Amino acid sequence: MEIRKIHSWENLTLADAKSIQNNLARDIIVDGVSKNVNYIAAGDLAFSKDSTAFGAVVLMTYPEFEIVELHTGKERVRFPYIPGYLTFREAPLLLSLFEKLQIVPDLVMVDGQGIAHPRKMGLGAHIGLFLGIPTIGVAKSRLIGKYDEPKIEKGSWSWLTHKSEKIGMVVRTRKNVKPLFISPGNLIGFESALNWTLKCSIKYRIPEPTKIAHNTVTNFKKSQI
DNA sequence: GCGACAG
DNA sequence: ATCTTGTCGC
Repeated sequence: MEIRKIHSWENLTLADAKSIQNNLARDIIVDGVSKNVNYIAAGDLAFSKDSTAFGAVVLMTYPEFEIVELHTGKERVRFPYIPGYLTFREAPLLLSLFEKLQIVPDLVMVDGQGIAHPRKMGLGAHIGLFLGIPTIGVAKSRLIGKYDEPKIEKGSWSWLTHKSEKIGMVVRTRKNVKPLFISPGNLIGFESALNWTLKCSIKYRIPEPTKIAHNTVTNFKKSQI
């Protein structure tokens, strides 16, 4: 699929990165319902001590969740992990893998925050701008925001707010497991982001596409060492 | 100044 | 994220 190269990833200082996030935040569209979803994609990365980043992107059918495409790749780590700047560490490799997709997905799930970010530009939102299709940020823990613990039943959720503004949802995808932190990335609304996350949460706490991408990159990393 | 802090 | 075995609970 085509990737919009909105800006360069080369030689960026933290100040450059922050400036990019502030500028791009204005282009994010938090709206859309995502009907007629036939293909869902997701990606994930793994790292090794020698500063190598491994990545995997998977494309599955909905609602069967059959794997149609699987792409893996690796590169040298180019940016450290700094809370709030995860994009600059993970997006380059992820985008190069999404670019290999022959089929354009109708929905993309990203491992990280969407707009639930200090500058409303988490990894999910940032990648959503480069892909130009509905993207959801699915994080396993909180970056910013306050919330009430959702009830233990599957499907129960509560709002994630920051400065009295709704920035995402805290969702229990299975009974008695730690909740997930969902927020719109780009071109999708809160309700749709929540609904699709639950529709994709079948066997595990993590949505099917993301889980498959995670397993794939874990195995790929093992095979490369 | 102090604590928090996606992966 | 990574390292790392067994083990407690639904």
